[in-house]
Amino acid sequence: MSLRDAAPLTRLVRDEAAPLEEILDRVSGKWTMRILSAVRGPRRFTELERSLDGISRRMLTLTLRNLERDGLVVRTVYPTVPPKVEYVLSPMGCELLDSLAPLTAWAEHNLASLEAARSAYRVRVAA
Amino acid sequence: MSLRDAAPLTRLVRDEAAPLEEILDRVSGKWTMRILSAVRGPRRFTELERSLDGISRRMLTLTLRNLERDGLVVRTVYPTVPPKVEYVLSPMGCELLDSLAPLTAWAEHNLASLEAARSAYRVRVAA
DNA sequence: CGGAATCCCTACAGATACTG
DNA sequence: CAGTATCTGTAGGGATTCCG
Repeated sequence: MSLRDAAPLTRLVRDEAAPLEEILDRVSGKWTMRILSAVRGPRRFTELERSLDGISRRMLTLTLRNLERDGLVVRTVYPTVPPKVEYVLSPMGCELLDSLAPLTAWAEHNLASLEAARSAYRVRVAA
Repeated sequence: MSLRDAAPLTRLVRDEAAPLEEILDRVSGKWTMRILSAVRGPRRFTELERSLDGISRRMLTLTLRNLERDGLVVRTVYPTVPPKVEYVLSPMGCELLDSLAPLTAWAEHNLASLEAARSAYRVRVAA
């Protein structure tokens, strides 16, 4: 289970201005952002599984565990039969999501330019 | 060379609000952010290699290529002997870096809480 | 000086099957 | 319902060597 004990010792020994990279690493998983967006309101496991198109049970579990472990998502178990588990964004996770707004805006404004740059690059390389 | 032709066909077919994830994927490489920060001013290849502690020639080349290809970094070759190549942030790349400021702030303010959450989690799991 | 080519290892992630 | 267990593929990244 590589994702579970991913607490990288190397990280701790790294350079000064690392906090941004540290966060980017945590947030860069394939499903992390999608899940964070999905749990703005309380969601159940199966509910998430259905709303996140193409995710496997495994990845949903692992990603949720990491988010919970980092205190970005709160997991609540209702000891009923059948079991019921709810996930919801923590205040810290909410702030994180908010702090990504400018980046999202940049992404929306520049994705086209980015694609254009890539096409131009391909042409240049072909020459 | 997997990093070179990483233009993921799957990305294009994906869901609606993908631009953020698209950007996160591009920026999430181990060296990407460090390099972006390093080329705020014009830097030569060897200069970068020395300032980025622990990077291999290979990863420096590959990451710079991707950044150049996406139009985030401009590469200038001076046809002298010995050869001289300079890399510098493009305007678009500069805006990208700026849009990351809130996230950086969040990271600095919350890294401690994040570590705390992880410790608490370990304790809870042990029980 | 500024790369490109090659080999290799590991972590992320998918598919499938089983369980309290 | 909400997971866990196992097997496997693949791409990111490190180390090393060679080249214009």
